[in-house]
Amino acid sequence: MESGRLFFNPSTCNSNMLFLGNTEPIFRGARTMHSMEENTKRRLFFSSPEDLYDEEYYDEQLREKKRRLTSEQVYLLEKSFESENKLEPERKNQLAKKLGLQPRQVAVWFQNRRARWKTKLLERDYDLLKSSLDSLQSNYDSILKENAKLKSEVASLTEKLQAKDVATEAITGQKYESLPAEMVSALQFSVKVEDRLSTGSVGSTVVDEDAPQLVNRGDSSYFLSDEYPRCIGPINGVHSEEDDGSDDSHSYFSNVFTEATEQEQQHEETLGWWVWS
DNA sequence: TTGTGTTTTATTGCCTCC
DNA sequence: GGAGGCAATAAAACACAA
Repeated sequence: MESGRLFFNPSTCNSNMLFLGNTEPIFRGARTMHSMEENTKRRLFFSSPEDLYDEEYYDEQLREKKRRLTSEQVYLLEKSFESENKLEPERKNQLAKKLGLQPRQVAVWFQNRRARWKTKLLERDYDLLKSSLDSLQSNYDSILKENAKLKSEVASLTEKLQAKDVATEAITGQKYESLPAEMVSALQFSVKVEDRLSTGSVGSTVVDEDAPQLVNRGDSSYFLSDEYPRCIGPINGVHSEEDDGSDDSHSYFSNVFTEATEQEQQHEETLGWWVWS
């Protein structure tokens, strides 16, 4: 494509002035030109004074105001950029010779290419960060939901615990929270017995492995439990739900006590023995 | 054809390094 | 102080819709 052609007449104009084919001068330099004085301060397009008189150069390179590089030139420049994105003077000159370009053009191309590469890199980093942020946000939201769910569970359990405290007070005259750990174990034990008795599973062939096992010692029967090794109580000492007039089919403590953990037992050991007399 | 947005080529001014 | 890099920018070239 041949648009307004340029040629340069070094004998009649300053080095920053270029001419269109119809002799109308234009000024090289990106920004608006206000005067020749300003113009003369600008860096020369040509890398050396020799360039100014290189007619072949004008013929080949400057017939158009701004000519795009050919696809072959771009291809070779891209390949060169891939191997090394910085340009040593020697490589610059070699490339320029090979491509039929001015070394300055090669340098400019590399500079612009580095800028594009950097922009791409920034865009990629932005995308990565954004997806990472989205993922974190999603995780955070699900954690918030889980947190809310757990809070409501805690509230529900606290409510139940308060109800149990009322029942415990009725049995022992003490608040549940203030009971020593050994007593908690014993209450837990009693609840299991209560559950067993109320469900009629004593003597059944179907054995609840988690529940205290009934042992007949002749004069009296005992429950043995691995879970509550120190709690051995006679059956007649067990408080049943009929006694407290509860209309609930299970003990207030069942949920809590059946969840008795090793931690609790360790806690008891730390505190020392408490004998339930 | 023309208006508009994008890409490419090139310049300028500033900065750093040797 | 000169060479080279970079950010910002201009302007030509190009793409494309209306």
